[in-house]
Amino acid sequence: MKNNVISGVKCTDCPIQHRAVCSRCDHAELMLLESMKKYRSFKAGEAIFWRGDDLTYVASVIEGVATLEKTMEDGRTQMVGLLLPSDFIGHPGRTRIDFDVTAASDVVLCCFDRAPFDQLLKDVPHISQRMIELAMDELDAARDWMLLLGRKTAGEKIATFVEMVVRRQHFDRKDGMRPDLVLPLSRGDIANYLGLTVETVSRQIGKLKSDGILEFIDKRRFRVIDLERLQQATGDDDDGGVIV
Amino acid sequence: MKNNVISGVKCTDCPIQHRAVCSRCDHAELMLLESMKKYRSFKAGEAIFWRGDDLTYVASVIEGVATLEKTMEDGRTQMVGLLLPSDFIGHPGRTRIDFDVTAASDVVLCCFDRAPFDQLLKDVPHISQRMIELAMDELDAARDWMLLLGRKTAGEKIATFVEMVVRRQHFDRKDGMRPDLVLPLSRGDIANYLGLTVETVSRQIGKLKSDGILEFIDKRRFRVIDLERLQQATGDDDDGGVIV
DNA sequence: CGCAAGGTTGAATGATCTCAACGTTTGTGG
DNA sequence: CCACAAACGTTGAGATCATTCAACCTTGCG
Repeated sequence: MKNNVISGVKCTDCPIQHRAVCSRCDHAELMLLESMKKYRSFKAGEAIFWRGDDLTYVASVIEGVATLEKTMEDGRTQMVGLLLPSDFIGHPGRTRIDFDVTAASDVVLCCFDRAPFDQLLKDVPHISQRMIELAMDELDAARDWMLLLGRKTAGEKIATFVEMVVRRQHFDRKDGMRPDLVLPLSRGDIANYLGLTVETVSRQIGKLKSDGILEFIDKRRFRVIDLERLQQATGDDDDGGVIV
Repeated sequence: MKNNVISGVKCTDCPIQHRAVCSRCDHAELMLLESMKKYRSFKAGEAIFWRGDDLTYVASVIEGVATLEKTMEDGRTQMVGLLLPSDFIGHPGRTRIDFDVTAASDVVLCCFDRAPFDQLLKDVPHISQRMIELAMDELDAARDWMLLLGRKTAGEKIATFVEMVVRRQHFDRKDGMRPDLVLPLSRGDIANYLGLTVETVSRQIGKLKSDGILEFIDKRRFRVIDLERLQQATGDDDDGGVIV
């Protein structure tokens, strides 16, 4: 059954409560949201929205990874957004979008019909405030991404991507453990993310391996052997000002 | 006198009233803004904010062109924002930014101190609503820009940039006249915008000239000879669905 | 088993960059 | 008003990095 729709899930149990668009809401507001929301599930590879579709709903990512992709007439594509749990899908005040939204892994979304959600943005300051913050965060990410696309070498792009994966997966763990990490995207999707070809992605990942910076269990699962050299390879000035 | 500060300007005479962050405001709200705002002027080339600076105020561009630029340790730079009149400078909810803001031409800003402005975002829904729209517009622009940086050829990048200049300047005229157009940026800034070098920009502009698509009066002023071929050269599917 | 999809590797090509020289415009002070 | 410097822009030749095209390997699945 495709696009399984579920309603009645409790907001108080929600794993993304503290970061999503609803994170500033009080109990009464959460009750309201709870009555409006519907969960939808997508299998890896399924389309969530097609470019030009009517945006009938907006959503928060609960679980999984979704991508935003732009396509040119001749088929060239560029990923322009990578949505992880707590990220927001949709475009308040607009009914269409100009990119495809796809489930890169199995995905669960918390959805709101668009028109009522636009009304919420007007009526509930806690939601519009948080919406502004989320939009600003995404703008910041987009700007880092532009620097990467415009000025970084293939090697720096790959290192930047891997370092981001390391940071986000490490961040999510509270137990201090360092389990094997997982690339959330296929080689093709990584190429798409970084403005490269699959072949170049493959070669550059190979280089991180042969340089002794990463170690791979299989195509997706890996460990970081030398975090410092990985960070150096990104070309960023990460630890600017950090005194150890 | 640098950073000339003026206050007491009337909002009702404001040329960007209908597009800026205040565009939804009613009369009473505009009166409030009028009492809070200060105009600041910057000469071409002057810094508006340095990366890492305390963001003491936010602002709308009244006149001129400002750029946002990211810089890497080794000096590589990438423009990540181009602000024209009515665009917003600042980062609600954050006190620092990670890029330089520079006046690319002489610029006039309508400024609000940051803390009181953050309060306005909480208290005045007309402002927070418009802020969301502006942020979403900028996200859309950022995504088009990512496609350009990641996948377009040098020739397509230049054509896309010129076509945007044509569209925005034409859009501003109501009299239907087609005066000479002006590149709002130097070759260096264009290179920075497009993720290219100055040399490549120069060669590709030369190509548009020798292909008979553009005609130059001087380095900055030009006319479009063949708009259709210019649009084709962008690689975009602009006129998708337009039936003439 | 055999095929399809995803991933790797190699060799050749080509677009863009780099470096260097030269031309042009702008603004400044004599 | 001219001379000059500095900033900006153009052009050429060669180097380089990523792409392209092609072959091959690996994995998962009917």
